[in-house]
Formats: sequence, structure tokens, C-alpha cells
Amino acid sequence: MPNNQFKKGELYSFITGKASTAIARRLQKKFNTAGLNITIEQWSVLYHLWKQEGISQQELCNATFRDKPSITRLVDNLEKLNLVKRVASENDRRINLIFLTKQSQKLQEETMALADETLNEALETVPTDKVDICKEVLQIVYDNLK
Amino acid sequence: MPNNQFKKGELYSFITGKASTAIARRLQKKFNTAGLNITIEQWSVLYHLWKQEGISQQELCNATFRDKPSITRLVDNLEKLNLVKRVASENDRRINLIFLTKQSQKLQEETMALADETLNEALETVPTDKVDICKEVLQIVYDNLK
DNA sequence: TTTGGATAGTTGCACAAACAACTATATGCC
DNA sequence: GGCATATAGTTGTTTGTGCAACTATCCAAA
Repeated sequence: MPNNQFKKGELYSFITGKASTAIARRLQKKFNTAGLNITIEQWSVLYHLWKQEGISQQELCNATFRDKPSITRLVDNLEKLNLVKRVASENDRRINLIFLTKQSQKLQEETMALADETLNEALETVPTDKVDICKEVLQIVYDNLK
Repeated sequence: MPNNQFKKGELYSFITGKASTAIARRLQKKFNTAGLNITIEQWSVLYHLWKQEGISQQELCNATFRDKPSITRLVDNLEKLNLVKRVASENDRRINLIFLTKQSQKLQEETMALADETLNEALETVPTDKVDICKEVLQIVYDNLK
């Protein structure tokens, strides 16, 4: 039994993602308090567009680990909020390229600051080397299952 | 800056819970393949009832980190599937006590085995001591934010 | 004993996720 | 060129989540 670390009673919070749920809720509250009318999921799409805009919905699927219908609807809602714009690709008419609007460009700095703040609150009192190990383990878990 | 471990580009997967999402998806697929017609969320409620049944919906809220409407609907759906039963408390008529049915008692062994299997796949190649540190960090994160 | 506040649970609404089925376009092979 | 197949995106359905507003019950203090 090489990997029998999880006795009963310990597996629950790994599966349910207790910690990441708590982080997401905290960040959502910060968005709401700041009067930012976006969801964490919408923010996660913008996050990748801030790194590079003009990518396809399929590329957003890969980046955000979501399926195509999820991205369709997130982009729908982001478009309603005037935060992104679909532009049909000239080369391949199946593809929508997603671009930021001026409004969403303005959101980057403020939301990133709130995200940093949230993570600092989450990791208060945790030594850096333990955080590094934790990140490493979570990455391996993801790679093992993807 | 005591906790500046998260440079940009690293915070994303912590917030989105990439790893726990992958674990939950894998376990859900195992349930489906085994012909078990329940969701991970429903399973997470049963998980606590297997430890102790006859608890109130509010106690299920605390145990599963969900709000009251979420538990109301999960219990609704579990009742439709004949997996739990609401029984009004004699002492306090506001309270529903939730009990398992024979069907859900049978589910425990099989689903727990699939959950163990999933975690073993997830943690393959991860040394035990790193898993322990990871669990520790995630618990602190949760405590810091709750 | 009444009244006001707390607690348990439900309902409505908006948003999101997973899956299946669908449309439209592109591509490769005959 | 024409057809099979793959790819990009959309739509419908079920399930779950978070918030606000609501009902019912309990409890404690005037």
C-alpha cells in the first residue's frame, strides 16, 4: 500500500476542496465589497485574457479547465457586462477571438490586488517552504488526474 | 512582505482549486462508470450521515461548509432518490432530522472504496511527508479564512 | 402572557458546471 | 469536386451555489 496516507476522515476535505472554496468565497466578497460586479469565474476568464487577449474560446477552455458550454456562457455573460467582445476570426470562421474592452482593462489592477490580498490572508502564518511543497503536491495531483 | 510567495501566474490554481476539481471529476466518473446514480455533492452529505445519522440540516450545513438553501436542495434530491428521509424532531418542531435508508446504507462501502482509489491515483508518486505538509497547509488556509 | 429576537428550514433568482445533442465550418482523402 | 471526419461553438437539461426574503417555531424578558 504505497499511498495509504488517507485514512477515513481525512479524504473529505481533499475531495471537496474546502480550502480553495474558502479562498474563492473570500475573494468574491472582496469583489462585492469593492462594488465590482463580477463573479470569480468571470474573473478567471479575464485573468487569462489579461495575459493574452484575442485567443479563441477553445484556448480559454484549456486555460481555465472548463468545457466548451461553460466558456460559451461565461463569454455570453462577460459580453452582456461589456467586458469582452467576440470577434470572428478571418482565417477560420468557426473561431471566435475574444478581446477585452476598455472597461475590463481597467479592472486588472484592482482585482489582482484583491487576489493578492486574499492569498496573503489565506497563507498568513504558513512558512514559505511549506507553501512551496503544497503547490508542488497540488500540481502533481492535477497532472496525475488530467 | 511576509507572505509574498504568490507572484502573478501562481495564484490562479490556488484560487480555482484545480487539483480538488480534478479529484472530484475523477471520482464522479468512477461513480458513473459503476452505475451509481449520485453526485459528488450528494455523496458528501451521505459521507457525514454514515458517520452519524439523525442529525439536523443545520448540522449538515456546518459539516459540509454549505449554506442552508444548498442543504435543503441536496436533501430534497437525496429524498427523491430514496437515499435519506426527513423526520421532524419531537423536541423542536423547527428541526428536520435526516436518516439514511437501507439503500444508502448499502452505498457506503462501494463509494468509499472508489474514493480511496481516486485519492491513491491522485497521490501516486507523492511522498507521504509532502502529503502531510499539504494537508496541514490547506487546513491552515481554511482556518485563516473561515 | 405577550412580544421581540434568534434559529431552522424553504423558496426565488442569477450564475455556473457537466453532459448530450446540435449547427457550421474546415480539412483531408478518394 | 465531393464526401467523411474533425473541430469550434451553441443550446437544452439537470444539478449545485450564494444571496435575499420569507415562514414557522422557540425562547427569554417585560
